[in-house]
Amino acid sequence: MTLKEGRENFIQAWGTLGASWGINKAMAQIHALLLISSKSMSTEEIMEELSMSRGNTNMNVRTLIDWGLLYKEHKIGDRKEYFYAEKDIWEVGRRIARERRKRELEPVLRLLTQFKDVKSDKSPEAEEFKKMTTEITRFSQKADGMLDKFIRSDEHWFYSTVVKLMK
Amino acid sequence: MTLKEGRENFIQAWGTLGASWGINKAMAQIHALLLISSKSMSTEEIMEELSMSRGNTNMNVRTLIDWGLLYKEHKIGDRKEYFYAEKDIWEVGRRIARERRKRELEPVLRLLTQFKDVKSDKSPEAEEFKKMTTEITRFSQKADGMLDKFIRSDEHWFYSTVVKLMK
DNA sequence: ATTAATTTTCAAATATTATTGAAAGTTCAG
DNA sequence: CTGAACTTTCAATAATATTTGAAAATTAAT
Repeated sequence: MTLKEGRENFIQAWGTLGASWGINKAMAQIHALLLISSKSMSTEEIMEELSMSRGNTNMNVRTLIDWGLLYKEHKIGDRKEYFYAEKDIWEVGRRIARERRKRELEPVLRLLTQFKDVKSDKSPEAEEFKKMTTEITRFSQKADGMLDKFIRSDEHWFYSTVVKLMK
Repeated sequence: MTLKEGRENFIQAWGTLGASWGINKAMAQIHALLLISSKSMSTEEIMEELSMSRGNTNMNVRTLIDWGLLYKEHKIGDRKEYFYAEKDIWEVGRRIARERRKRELEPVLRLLTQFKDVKSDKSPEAEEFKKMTTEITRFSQKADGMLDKFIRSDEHWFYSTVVKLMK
């Protein structure tokens, strides 16, 4: 496989995989492109490279910046904005984890607290409801705590922990 | 909040949240309904309860069975199939993790191995490509190992580990 | 201030994914 | 066997999400 093929495969595949990760294709492709780019790129260049519209490029670059996955750069004597990716893959992992936690876990926890004041009338359905919502709460809190730990961790912690766990 | 409201909120919200978890709304709602049901239910009853078509109900019940989240039951003197949910929430978590690993992590790992034989020509782009794909591989393998450990774990392991980690 | 370069917005168009419902297929009691 | 009960399939439809592109807004050099 040549470098050119490799780069194209990587960007294309990252786009597809991103979709199964709840990140849309355009966003994942822009991210992939900048991850493997050695220089920062302008909107124009990204549009060109990925055959993507200006609006789509702009919107997804903004989202990637919000997620902390891209940074802006201003070149002197040039009005255009340039973008480059966060290259520390552990940092990338943490930032994606943080966004997913926000989208996937926080709403569950918020939802579950509402059910604490549902009174059980001792019917099997009521008992089942109380039992299940309580257990899901317990589980979600543990998962949330673990994710939070990961989000706050550094690479060294992660490595040493994972190595220990996987024994 | 009454029991009835609680159940409806739970099913409705689980459907919405499921979507952000890569599980479609119908599938998540059927799962929610059976999680908080004290008895097994037929396709008819599920359709009725969730105002959902027969085809949709059937298809998603099958998928839930494939995932190991629902079981079949046959009642004597009744030709219909009845379904009930896996109620152990840790088991549910593990089974969802297993499916997500299959969909989200395995393809990444398969993809990344392809890039090992891309030759670097010492250009900055080639170096960046090699470096990034190598690091993503390392990260993904760690994440995969960790997920695998969780999938094979029991609740006790999970608890004691999480408690330790979160100190 | 003017204006050209650049970025952002957003309604319309496209593409993707989920759902329906009726027809086809299967199963099993009589 | 037969046919009624039940399950599965799948083409058509509906719902959702993404993408486009041109107009509006913003920015900064002169």
